[in-house]
Amino acid sequence: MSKAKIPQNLQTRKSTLDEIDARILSALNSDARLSISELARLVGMSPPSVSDRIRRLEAAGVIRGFTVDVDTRAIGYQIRAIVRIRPLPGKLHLVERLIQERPEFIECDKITGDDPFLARLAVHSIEQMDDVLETLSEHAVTSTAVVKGTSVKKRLPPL
Amino acid sequence: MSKAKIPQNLQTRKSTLDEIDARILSALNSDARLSISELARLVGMSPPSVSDRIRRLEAAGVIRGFTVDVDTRAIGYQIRAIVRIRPLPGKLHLVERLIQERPEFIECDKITGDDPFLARLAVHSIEQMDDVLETLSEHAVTSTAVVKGTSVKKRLPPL
DNA sequence: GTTGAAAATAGCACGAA
DNA sequence: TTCGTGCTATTTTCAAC
Repeated sequence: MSKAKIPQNLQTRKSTLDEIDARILSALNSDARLSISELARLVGMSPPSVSDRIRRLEAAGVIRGFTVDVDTRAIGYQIRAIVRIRPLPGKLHLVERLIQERPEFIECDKITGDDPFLARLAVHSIEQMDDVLETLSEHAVTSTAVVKGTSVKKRLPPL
Repeated sequence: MSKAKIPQNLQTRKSTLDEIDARILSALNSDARLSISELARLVGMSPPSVSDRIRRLEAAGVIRGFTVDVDTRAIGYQIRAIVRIRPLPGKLHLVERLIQERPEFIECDKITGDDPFLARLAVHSIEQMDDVLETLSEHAVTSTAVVKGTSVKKRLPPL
């Protein structure tokens, strides 16, 4: 008689990165356009293996995609700001839609606490910032903080 | 007499993207690993031109780099949180250093307002979150909001 | 910006551990 | 399963226009 196949816990399989996966992720995090061959050299493997691993990381949901890091100031958006947004009673979904429809909001999280939304804004000028906030003013209370600089650039937690 | 050469404003030159640059940036934003040839097809140009444009966008500081979008939850960091941090008098720089040294802080902006820092945290558990905040507790006042979800995924403002 | 040729690379099928 | 090798098609890069 043959032994029955025991399926591994999905969560565990997905979230377990070995040393090599970690090196690949970290290299891709520094430069997502590295060629497969260069990655292969960096981690000491053959190109097809690296290619496979990347595909697996994507399939497991670890890699959500590859993107370009654009400096918004270099394209004319001189001001970045963080906006805490507290919709008036009954206006939660309306406000969420308004945020999504305003392309100056370049990021928005739903969070716990008094203010349900925390959004990031990129604008050309104070006037434009005011204009954006104005569209929310009858439906939500906002508090805005201008970004002066960066202490920690977006990075990966320890792998 | 010949007309004198009038140098263009640097700022203007750098920040002015034409239609094609915009298409390239937007395509790279969706998938930073698109091949040059594929990009060339998308924008209707030859590969060397596209290659040049990307190099120029990097040189101009518009493109800061290419990175991978990793789902922190898929690698075991089940909790993300936003932390507002107000250092006690005289402890601004100490606190900034503490934030930078803690790899669980995966992002931190310096902002205007009562709380000088706004940081993003990724942790495995509430216990780990508490541990991280504990390291700041004697030097700063913090308020923490857990991220429940995303209303707007990171996106580019209009080009 | 384009073209064309040389070098590097990616993708695939296959076999090995 | 996961990894490596060898082949072919594609891609990148550089020079010249």
